[in-house]
Amino acid sequence: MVTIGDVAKAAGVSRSTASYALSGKRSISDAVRLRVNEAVKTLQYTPNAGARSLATSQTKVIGLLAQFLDDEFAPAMLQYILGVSNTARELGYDILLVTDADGTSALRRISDSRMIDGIVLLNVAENDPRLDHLRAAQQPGALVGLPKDCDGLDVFDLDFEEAGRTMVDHLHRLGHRELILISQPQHVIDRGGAYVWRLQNAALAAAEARNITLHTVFAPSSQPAVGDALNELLDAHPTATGLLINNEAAAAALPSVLHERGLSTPKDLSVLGRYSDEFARTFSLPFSSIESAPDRLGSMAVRQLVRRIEGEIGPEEPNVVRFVTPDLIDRGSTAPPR
Amino acid sequence: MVTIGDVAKAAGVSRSTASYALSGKRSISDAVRLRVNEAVKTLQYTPNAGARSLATSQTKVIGLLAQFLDDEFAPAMLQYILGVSNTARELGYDILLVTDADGTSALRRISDSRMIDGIVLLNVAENDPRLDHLRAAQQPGALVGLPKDCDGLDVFDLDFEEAGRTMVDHLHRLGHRELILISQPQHVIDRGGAYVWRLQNAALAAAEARNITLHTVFAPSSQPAVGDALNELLDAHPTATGLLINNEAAAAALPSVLHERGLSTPKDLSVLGRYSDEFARTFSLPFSSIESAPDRLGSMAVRQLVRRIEGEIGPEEPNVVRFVTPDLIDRGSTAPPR
DNA sequence: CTGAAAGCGCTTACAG
DNA sequence: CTGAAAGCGCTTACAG
Repeated sequence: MVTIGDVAKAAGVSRSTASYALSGKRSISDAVRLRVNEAVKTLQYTPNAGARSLATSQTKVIGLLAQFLDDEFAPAMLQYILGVSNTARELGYDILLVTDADGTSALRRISDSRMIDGIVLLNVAENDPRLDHLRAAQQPGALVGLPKDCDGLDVFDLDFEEAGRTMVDHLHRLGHRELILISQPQHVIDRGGAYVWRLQNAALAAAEARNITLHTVFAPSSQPAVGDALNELLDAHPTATGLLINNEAAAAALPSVLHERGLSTPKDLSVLGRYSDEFARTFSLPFSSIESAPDRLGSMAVRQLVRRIEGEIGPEEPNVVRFVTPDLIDRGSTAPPR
Repeated sequence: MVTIGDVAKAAGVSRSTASYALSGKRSISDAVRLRVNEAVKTLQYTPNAGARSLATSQTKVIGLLAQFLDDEFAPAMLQYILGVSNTARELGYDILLVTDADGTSALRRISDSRMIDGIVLLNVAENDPRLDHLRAAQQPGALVGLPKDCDGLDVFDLDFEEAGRTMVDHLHRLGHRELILISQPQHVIDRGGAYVWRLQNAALAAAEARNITLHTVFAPSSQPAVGDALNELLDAHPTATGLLINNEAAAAALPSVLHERGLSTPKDLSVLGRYSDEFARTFSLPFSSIESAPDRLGSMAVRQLVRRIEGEIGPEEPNVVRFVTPDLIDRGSTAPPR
C-alpha cells in the first residue's frame, strides 16, 4: 500500500513535511505543498485510518447503538438511524452500527477498544443499563430518549408532556369532550419506555384541567393484534369523538379498521397521532399528527456529540437536556364533533 | 489507558508473552497464562483496535453500503441491513454503515483508508458504478443484488426469474387465465433495478407458454400515488382475476384499495405478492407471497465475505453467484377464479 | 520553512 | 516455554 513515506519520497521531502503539508498544521512553502499534493494525487494516497487513530487517538467514527425490540415498530426506528448517519457524515464521521441484543456489552466492546470517538444511544429507557457504562466510558455520549438520570450525558427527546397536552387541547378547543388515548403496549412501559406515560400523564392532567373525559389504553404493537384492539376500543366507547394515538402500529392499522367500521375522519371521528411525517408518508396515514422529528433528534444528538468530541465543549461543561417542541401537522383529520 | 504493557508488568512477563497468552498463538505455561488472564481481568484490559489493526492489517469491521433511494420503499431495506448486521456480529465483525448519497466515493473512502476488511453492497444495480471500485479495492466484496457483470465478486440474489414463473404458474394451476403484474416504477428500471424486468420477463414468458394473458404495469412506489394507480389498473382490466405484485408500496396500499372497491381475496380476486414475511407482518398484509428473504440474503453475503476475508477461500477461487429459490408463503389469498 | 526522531499500542518473526 | 526487538503508518514535539 502507498504510505506517507511514498508521498514524501515522490515529493522530495521528509515524511513530517508531507504530513504537515496535508494537515496544514504548520506553514509550508507553496512549492512544497504543490509537490506533495501532486504526489498524493498521482500515487492515490489515502491515510491509513488505523495508523492515524493510533497516533491521534481519534477515529472519526461514531458508535450508534440501536436496539430492535420486539415491542417496537421497526420502520419507526429507521428514521432515527438515518438522521444520525447523515448528520455524522456531514460532520466528517462514519457510523459504526451496533444492533447487538446485549447493548451493554456491545457498548463496552466498542468503547474500551477505542473503535469510536463518541456514542449515540437510541431507544433509551428510564433506567437504561447502558448508561452506567456510557458514563464510565472515555468517550462522550449523547442520547435520544430521556432516562431518569441524565447526569453527565447529553439528552435529546421530544417533549412528550407537551405532546400529550397539545393533543388534548387541540381536540378540546374543537369541542370534543370524550377522547381515547391509545398508547404503546404495557410491555414498553415495563422495560422503561418512559415516553409512553410521560405523554399519557400529561394528557390526563390536561383532560382533567379541561374537565373532559380521557380513556386510556395500551394497545399491542404488532399488526394483527392491534387491529382487534382498536375495534374493541371503539366498541367500548361509542360516545367518544376523538382518538389520540401514541403507537405507530396502531396508527398504521387504523385506516383499515375505520374503513371496516364505515367511519370516516373527521366526520365521524377526529384522529390525532404522534409519529413522523416520513412515517405518515410511508404508511399513507391521512391523520393529523404530532411530529416526532426523529431525523431532527438524531441530528441534534450527533451535533452535540461532535462538539464534545472535538473539544468545543469541555467535559466539565454541564450536560444538556433538550426537548424538541412538538409541531402539529394538520392533515385534516380533526374537526368539531358532530 | 491500560495497554498490554501494563498487563505484562502485572503478570511479570514480557509484552510478547502477554500477547501470545491472549492470542494463544504459541504454547504458554499454565502458570503464566493464569497470571496474564488475571491481570487482564483486574486491569480491565481491552486491546486497542487501531493498534491491532495497524499491526495485523485486520480491522474486524465490515463496510455496509446501503442506499436509500427515493424510488424505493425504505422499510423493505431495513431487513437486509439487519440480516447483514446480525450475521456479522455472530462472526465477530462490526458494521460500518455507510448511507452516503455518493456510494462510489464512500466506498473509496472506507476502502482506501483500510477502515474495513470487506464490503457488502446492498441495492446493486445492473451497471452499478460502485462495482469498478469494489473490484479494484484491496478488500473482498459481496453483493446483494445481481449486476450485469459479476466478475470477481460474490453475488447473492433472489431468483427473480423463478419468482416470476412461480407466480404465474401458481395462478395458472388454479385456473386463472387473465392476470395483472404490478412492478416497481419505471424509474427503478432506468437506474438499473434489473430484478424488476427479470421477474417480469420470466412471468411474461410463462404466461405465453401457458397461453394466458398477463397485463404488466409499472406503479409508483410512493403511497398516495400508488393507490390511485391500483384503482386505475383494476378499472382498466375488469376481467382479470389475479394480481401479481412486485412492488412493496403497492402491496402495502392494496388492502385499503380492495376494501374501498368492496373486493375481497381470494373470492373476488386472487393476489400474490413478492416481499418478506417480516414485511408482511409489519404491514399486516394478508396476501400470499413469494418470500424475498432479505435476512437470509444478507446473512449469506456476509458469510461468504468473511470466508474470503479470513482466507478460507483464496482470491483466485472463482466468485460465486448464488440465487435463493423463492418460497411461496400461502396466506390464503389465492383460489380458483369464480 | 523543514527534518530526524520518538511514540501511539499492538503483533510476530527472530533468538534462545 | 519466554524475551528483546522490529515494524505496522501515522502525527507531533523538538531542533534547527
